[in-house]
Amino acid sequence: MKSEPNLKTVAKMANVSIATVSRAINYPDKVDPSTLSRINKIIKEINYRPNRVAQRLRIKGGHRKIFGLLVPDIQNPFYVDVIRGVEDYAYSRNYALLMCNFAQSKDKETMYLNIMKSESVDGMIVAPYDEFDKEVIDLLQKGFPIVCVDRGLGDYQDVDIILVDNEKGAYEAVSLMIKKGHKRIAYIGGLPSIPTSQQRKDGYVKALQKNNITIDDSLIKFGDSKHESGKEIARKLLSLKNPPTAIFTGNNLITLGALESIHASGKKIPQDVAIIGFDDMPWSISLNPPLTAVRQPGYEIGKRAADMLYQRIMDPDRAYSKVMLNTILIERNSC
Amino acid sequence: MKSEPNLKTVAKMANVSIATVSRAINYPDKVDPSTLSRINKIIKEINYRPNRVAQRLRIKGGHRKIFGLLVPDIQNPFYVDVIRGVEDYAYSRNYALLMCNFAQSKDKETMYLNIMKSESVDGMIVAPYDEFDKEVIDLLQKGFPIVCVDRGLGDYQDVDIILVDNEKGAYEAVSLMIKKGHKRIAYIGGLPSIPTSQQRKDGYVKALQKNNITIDDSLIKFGDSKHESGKEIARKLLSLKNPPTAIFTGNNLITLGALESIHASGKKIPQDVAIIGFDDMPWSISLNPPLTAVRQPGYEIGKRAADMLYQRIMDPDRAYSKVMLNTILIERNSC
DNA sequence: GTGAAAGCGCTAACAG
DNA sequence: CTGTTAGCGCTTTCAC
Repeated sequence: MKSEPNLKTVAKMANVSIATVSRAINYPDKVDPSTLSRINKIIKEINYRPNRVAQRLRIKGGHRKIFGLLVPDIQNPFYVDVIRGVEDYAYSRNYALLMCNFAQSKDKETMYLNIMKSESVDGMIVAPYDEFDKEVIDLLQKGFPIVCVDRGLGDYQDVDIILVDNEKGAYEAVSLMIKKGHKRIAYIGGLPSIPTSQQRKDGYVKALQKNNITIDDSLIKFGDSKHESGKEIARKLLSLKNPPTAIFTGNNLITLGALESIHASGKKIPQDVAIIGFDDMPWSISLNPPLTAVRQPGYEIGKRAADMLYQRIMDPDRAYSKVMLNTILIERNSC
Repeated sequence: MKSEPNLKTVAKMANVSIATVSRAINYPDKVDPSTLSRINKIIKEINYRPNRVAQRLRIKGGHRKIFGLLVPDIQNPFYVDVIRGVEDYAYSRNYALLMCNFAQSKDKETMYLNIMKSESVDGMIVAPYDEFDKEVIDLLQKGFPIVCVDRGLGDYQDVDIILVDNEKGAYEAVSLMIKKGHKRIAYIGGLPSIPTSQQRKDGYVKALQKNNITIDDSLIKFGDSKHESGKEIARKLLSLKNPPTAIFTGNNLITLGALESIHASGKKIPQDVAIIGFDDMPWSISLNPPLTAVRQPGYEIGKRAADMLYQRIMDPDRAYSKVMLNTILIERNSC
């Protein structure tokens, strides 16, 4: 690979100093028009592009007005809502937003954490991989501005965080099912390693216990937060000799998968089997029948997280805040 | 945020030179064990991490192994598919992916183009704002590796590009409607400034002309690619004194909006009004009734675009390629 | 085994 | 307007 031309190359060819070339690029109006055009011609001719690594090394300090955002799954509309919230806030403050999807992979998360840091974002919003996310905690301890959303950091308290009351949301949903007369209620959660999967299960269990319904472990399943696993698990559940009469699905994509299996089984919703999904979706109302769902205020979460991040960047010493938002149970016709 | 510790910080604390610290990190066996352990302890203590920017500058090395991706609308599942395709490819090549959503805003696009460039991604994949996207063309002319997806660059030919045959896809969809007996067919497109909105309209017009159906301009509408505008336009269309018997919607979100209005109007699909959407969606099959849709191979587009980009980065002088993929008309029950 | 010093390519004072 | 120069944080000879 041919060696890249640099400032010196251009400077030599144009018979000027490297400083002038640098200026021609960064402050065109600060150089003589004729020099400028000569330099520009050469730049185009040899296809010179400034080495951005060097630029970055040189320009240090001060805010770059860029937020970073790390989401676990971009296919999940909930996170898309969060993204939009962050975007809108960022834009209103004149910040740009760089985002990465780590697709529920710890390795990718670590990789992106590093990249974002070294790409020198001013701070970032992240939905940590799990409660023991060492990399995130490390960054936090170093004083890097981070706001956690959707997932906490276990016992580690020195962090701004915003999440929803998953347990309560699940509790309300399952309580509704019980109220409608269901006793055999299944739960299909996302990845078991994800805190929210567990919290929603806890809510499910509590609702059952509160109503003196025996917990049947064969009705509690975890998938991998993907469409396929929801479909597969629901299929198995429905073909049990004593199948559930209601299914509470722990995330968006799983809901969709479960729906597909229910349709394929020929069972009618909600007569034969009821379903409530955790996470409402834009198209829930257009489903057949319209889906009863637990809505998380994703957009608001994003917006507030971005605001927290902004505040932290502006004042690194402020007290940490922890916000918990409530979900809303939206009753339609699937339960 | 406290300033990052650097080699000097560690060196001072360990009472050695920065060279030794550097060696301790890169060639541990080349330093005295006792010095090594002392240095390591300090590194851990103050949580020192080498500055990657500086490392990169020093280590003559070309690529950073980061792709950039600029999408116009992250709420549109089509782009999410594209993103996934790019991600998968990138990861398979050990590249990271930084993405930005410019939300159909020219200003944001320009901003992100600049940031990505200055964040020194090795190259980027972008769905340009429109066919006259000066910023993208500029970058291209400067030799920056860029692959365009979904939208072309007008007459500018020196670019790798991959898109779908929108006109043909629309033509097929509208032809199906005509075959089913519809004569009053409406088209609701996205932002008129977006090339695909026009191409889909062209396909719609051609199908009508081919079948000797008079074009009725009052049935051709453009929105802003958002859910709300689809809803609003469909509502107006349906309340016409001579309403359309079929609606062809030009993008995902508009389809959803139109669906909502159709449901609200009490009309039955497909008896009272048929609908075909451009862009299939993961949940199309779960809609009421299942939606007939024109599917764009988003994931494949993303994958191939990423491959094109990779090839271009590896060999900047290779010939430009232009790929056009076909859509697939998926017949379900809404038409 | 360790330190001093030379840059990597660039920007930003500071002089002229 | 333009050139000189001092680093940004790091790796790597080359001495000692």
